[in-house]
Amino acid sequence: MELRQLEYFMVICEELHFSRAAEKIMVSQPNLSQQIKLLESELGVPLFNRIGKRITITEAGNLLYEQSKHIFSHLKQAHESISELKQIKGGSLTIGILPGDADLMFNALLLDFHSTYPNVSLSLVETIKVAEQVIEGIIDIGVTTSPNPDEELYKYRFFMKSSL
Amino acid sequence: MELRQLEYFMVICEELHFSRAAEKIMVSQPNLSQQIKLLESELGVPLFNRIGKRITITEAGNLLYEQSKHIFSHLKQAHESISELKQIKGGSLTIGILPGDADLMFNALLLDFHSTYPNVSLSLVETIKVAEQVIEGIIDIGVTTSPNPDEELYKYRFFMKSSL
DNA sequence: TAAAAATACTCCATAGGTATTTTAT
DNA sequence: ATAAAATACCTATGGAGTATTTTTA
Repeated sequence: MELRQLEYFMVICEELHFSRAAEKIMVSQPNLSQQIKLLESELGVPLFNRIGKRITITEAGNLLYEQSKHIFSHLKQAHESISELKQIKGGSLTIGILPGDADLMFNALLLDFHSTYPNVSLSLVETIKVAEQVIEGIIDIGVTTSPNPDEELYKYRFFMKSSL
Repeated sequence: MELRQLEYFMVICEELHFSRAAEKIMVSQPNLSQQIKLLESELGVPLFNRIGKRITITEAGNLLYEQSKHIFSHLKQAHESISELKQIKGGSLTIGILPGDADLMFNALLLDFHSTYPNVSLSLVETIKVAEQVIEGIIDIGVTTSPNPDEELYKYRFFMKSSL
């Protein structure tokens, strides 16, 4: 059984009309018919009585409809409480980075982070004293290249205070 | 979001171990990882903290876990009440059919019907007076070939009393 | 170095679409 | 004659597997 099938099923329960339901959920009518058929054969019971053009819900259909309503309300609850949680998560983060390197790689990351945690206010500062400023607490996270000459390539290094 | 994903998610919550969970639900570990990743990106929030090998549930994960338990209990409830309904549906049905034609096409149909409605007791009688016995009420449903000579082929005909 | 999760890729099952047929007003 | 559901068939997305890499205890 699939959530999608239950979703389709519920709309048909409300419309009592396959074509209208299909239109409402922006899906083709044959697809609806097929998904309901799959659901019915999985449960081993018809969910609708097809009396010519008229459609009525069977006893089994009613039982499923009741539980489906509960299921989707719990799903909604999960979504809501999680996005509430995301809103709450806030604070601020100051990131220090060497001049010049900034935009190249970080914009995408920061935008992504921001969409997940919109309540975290981000500031990006360019500085040459990355490591020092981390230690002094001026910035929360520092990104710089490795000054170590025996590495074959310059590598990015991340610094942050252990309290984070 | 898919029920399957929630199912996987719940097992991981209980095992706190991807590989063990994968083994338990007979699915490959990479598949589990991927499905959880999809779920996380759909919700825009991590569900587990991966601290090296250790795995812990995030706050968001807990919220989802609670709702998931409800969801699956409603699903179970639906299944149970429907199969209870199937058991209740009972009665008896006597089917009359021309001698010889019986086994060929009907066994499969009857077995299928019986698995859906095990409480309906079925009897199959072979008789040459199909239509008459339907009218007399000796049998509930009659199946015979058409005696009509101007049809290009002999066709099956079904008779039943209108009270059924 | 051993054990676990993540990544890369490949494949196939099936959800979903279009076209058509069947059936009942 | 029309409107609605079912059926047939095809395509393409994504779920699931194997092999591999990365990571940390």
